[in-house]
Amino acid sequence: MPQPVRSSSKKDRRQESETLILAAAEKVFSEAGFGGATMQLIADVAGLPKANLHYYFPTKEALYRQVVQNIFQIWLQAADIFDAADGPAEGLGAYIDAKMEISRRHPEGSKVWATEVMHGAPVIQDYLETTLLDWTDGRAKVIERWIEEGRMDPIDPRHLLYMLWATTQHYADFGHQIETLNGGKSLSNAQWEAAKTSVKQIILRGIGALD
Amino acid sequence: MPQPVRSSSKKDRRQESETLILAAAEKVFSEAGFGGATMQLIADVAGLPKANLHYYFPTKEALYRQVVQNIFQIWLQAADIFDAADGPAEGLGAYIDAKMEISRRHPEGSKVWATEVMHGAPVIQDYLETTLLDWTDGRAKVIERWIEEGRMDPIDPRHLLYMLWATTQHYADFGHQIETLNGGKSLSNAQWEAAKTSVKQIILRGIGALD
DNA sequence: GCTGATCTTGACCATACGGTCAGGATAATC
DNA sequence: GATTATCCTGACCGTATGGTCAAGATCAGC
Repeated sequence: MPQPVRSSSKKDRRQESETLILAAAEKVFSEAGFGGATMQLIADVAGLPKANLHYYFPTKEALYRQVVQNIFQIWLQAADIFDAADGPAEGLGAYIDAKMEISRRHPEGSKVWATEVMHGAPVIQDYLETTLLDWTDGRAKVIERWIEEGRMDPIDPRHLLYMLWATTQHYADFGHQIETLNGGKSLSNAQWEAAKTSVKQIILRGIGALD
Repeated sequence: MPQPVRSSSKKDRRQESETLILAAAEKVFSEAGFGGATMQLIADVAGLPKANLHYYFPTKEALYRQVVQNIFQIWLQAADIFDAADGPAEGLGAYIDAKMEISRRHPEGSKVWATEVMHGAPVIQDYLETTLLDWTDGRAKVIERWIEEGRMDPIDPRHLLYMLWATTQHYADFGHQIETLNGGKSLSNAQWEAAKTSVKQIILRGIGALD
């Protein structure tokens, strides 16, 4: 029995435990959904007794809420690339790359987010109505400017954004299906590159940003 | 209190009850996931006592399995249009229309399917490995032929299919998010048409099938 | 209207779950 | 090394859930 390593100072311990629990929770929630996940299983994955979870997070819902909020932050962060861009080919291309990378490195988070939204966003509805709405309006304006400047075809910005989200997140949310259709093997580096290239080519060409 | 109508003959009764239960189950599963759904709630939605559900479906899992299988049938059915087509613009355009229509009319089914796959397809893994794999291979061949005939750009057929699925199903799976970003109102007829048009335009143009 | 098969259901059961708590361990501060 | 605040955890509890069952209702066929 190896002793659990506790190399942290007093100050960090709370955060360290919370991070450990949140990682375990994200994994379990993504695999079983909120209803299917159990605090006992999360505790087992984290390697802690169940009661310890309730010390840091009073309820299952509080833990879940924190998981979803963390995911939302990553989600928004990918937009920074969008803003810094000069035109649609560069900006949207970089955004697609960033979101594909998130789907690859952080698929659990994407799944939790997807499940939450599919079930009517009971926990993060307020985020959708405020932060996400503002974010979307802002990007839509950028896209509209690109259209006015003649740098891409006149496309409804909303539907373009939905398409970007749908396509990139599909590689995380439906990763299991893709893997099965890939002979049971997860995508290789080359296949991930091909995916990114295909998505970028179709969308950027489809909106007339590559001519 | 209105009397429950029982206009059926003996022969139909079983099927009628099963259909009623399956409809309720699809709704509840789509809103709460497998783990979050309860047999009691499904029974309430169906307007039947819980014990009656267990007469027709021995376990919650058997009921769920039947729901998912029914959805899978609808999923595959949309492919008929694909086959009858002459070229990519016609075939893929009709396929997009068909899948968008399913997303609009049958969003619950899409959500159940998505959740099932996201959780690793514990119930329908065999379908993925057999029926879906065959289906995908078949369509990929059709797309490859179109490419050889010079009727569209050389795109990896798999990634194109993933994009079609992702984009069209997004309008069902993330319908709540779209609705919220639409000011809390569900998409109007005109907006649905705009969605279909945008998706078709971007994809068909993006693969070089519209020039 | 009797019979047998199918259907219906209220009451019940075992289990598993989220959450609580009291008491003990740990470690920083003086 | 005494004090104090924080952290840890085994044992426990009330509840809700999936599932069972036996007794009754319904109805086609005769």
